[in-house]
Amino acid sequence: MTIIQINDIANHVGQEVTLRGWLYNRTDKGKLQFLLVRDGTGIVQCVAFQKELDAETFALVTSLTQESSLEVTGTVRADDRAPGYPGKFELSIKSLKLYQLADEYPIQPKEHGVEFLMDHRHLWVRSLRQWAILRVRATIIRTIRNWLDEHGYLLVDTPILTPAAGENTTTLFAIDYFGVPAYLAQTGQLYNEANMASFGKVYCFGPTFRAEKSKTRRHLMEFWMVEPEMAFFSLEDLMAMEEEFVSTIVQTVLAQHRMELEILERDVSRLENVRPPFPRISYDEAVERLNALADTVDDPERQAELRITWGDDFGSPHETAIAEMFDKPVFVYHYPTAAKAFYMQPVEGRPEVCRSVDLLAPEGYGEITGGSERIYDADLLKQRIDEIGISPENYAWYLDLRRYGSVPHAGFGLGVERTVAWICGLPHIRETIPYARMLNRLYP
RNA sequence: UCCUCAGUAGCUCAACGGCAGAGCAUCCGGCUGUUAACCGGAGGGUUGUAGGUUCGAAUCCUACCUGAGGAGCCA
Repeated sequence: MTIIQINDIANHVGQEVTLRGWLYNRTDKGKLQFLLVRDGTGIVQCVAFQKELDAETFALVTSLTQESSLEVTGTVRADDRAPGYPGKFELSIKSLKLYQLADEYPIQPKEHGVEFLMDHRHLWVRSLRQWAILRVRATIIRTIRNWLDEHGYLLVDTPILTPAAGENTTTLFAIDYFGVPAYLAQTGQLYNEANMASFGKVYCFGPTFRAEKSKTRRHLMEFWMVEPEMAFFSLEDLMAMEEEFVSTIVQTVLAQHRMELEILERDVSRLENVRPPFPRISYDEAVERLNALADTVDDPERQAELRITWGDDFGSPHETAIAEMFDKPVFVYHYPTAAKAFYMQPVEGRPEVCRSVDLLAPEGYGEITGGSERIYDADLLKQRIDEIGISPENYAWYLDLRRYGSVPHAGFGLGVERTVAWICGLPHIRETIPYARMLNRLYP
């Protein structure tokens, strides 16, 4: 008995093999039964003819319910009519072993509502589209780690349980740490800066938590973020690195997941030209472009959406409008200092803007990275902490970093789920993570 | 938190002031190439909750609950 995986079926034509998996769907044609069997690596059609099987086996085949777990043995043959992934191969059933006859399965191969599917997420992950998305997600994560590891970045983990370290505790999940208030990390960046001074180029990669009451297609309460932090990096170095990094992620998915992108009906032509260099515009220029665009719009509502006064941070409509001006991800740099985090380095001679850069994905997928040069002068950092009114005692260790061999440095964070949504062309971020944690959802 | 929309069979929806309906799923029967198969039959309902208007409410009104889309905030 040769047990094979469906993604390897092309190498077994003419052989008798065994597949183990689950029944994805069954088409009952009377004396002819078509079983779509999935095993995690693909989906293959298995065919049962009544006259080729003993009565008991054929009766078992006709009794199979959707998602029943089974082991099927038969001969592999090529047939262009055979559906499945990779498809065009099928198995002529000789024998069948049933592990468990599934109860009536709630998810049918047809349209369902969002709430129903999310309530059944533990089963929904078996569905074809979800299978494709989560496989792409795994490759995106693997590529992130591989690229960084191969380019001299060291993985240095940062804590998830953190003391009162955030600028704004209302966006943090508070927990009880043996009677002391603690918070789930919303970034590893401050620790990254400490680690950077030990290893030069570091990154952390893990889940982060934001208690923002955001209810949009781009937000999760728990999401995965990779945050590289590099010593002696300027903003220009950062952008050059980011465009290589992001391009590699996109091109690797294109090279390895044509099948999945086809399942997702992704227009890959929008991804193929994601290669360096990416366009770069300043915040000043972005504001000008947005207002110029607003001038050309007749609809007053749309015009108000686009209109922006210098100093305001971009809203979703602004980000989307800017991204639509380019066919690649676009860097927007030198944001107003007041709109950004306290640790960002002011531009020399123009302190009202800072050395920050966001990368906006095309097609309305929004900000996928955000980063900056960090302030490395101790006095300036202390001054900024005082200005925004956070307690300096919580940042004593962070200020220490500016006292012992401080260097110019820069870093950014990339949101994994937004990247998955963009590359897969998904309308909503909830499908990009196995078990989404959202404003009103903690189950399953 | 705000704005808009929605909640009817297990699922997806129709009925929009006058008998609660269809497709899929389930069960029974038929069919040797189906691609969410098809054909015939059967079972399946406290119309989100509470109140109100009316001879009569799934339908109109009020409040609440739940969800979706958008805004703000962000990755």
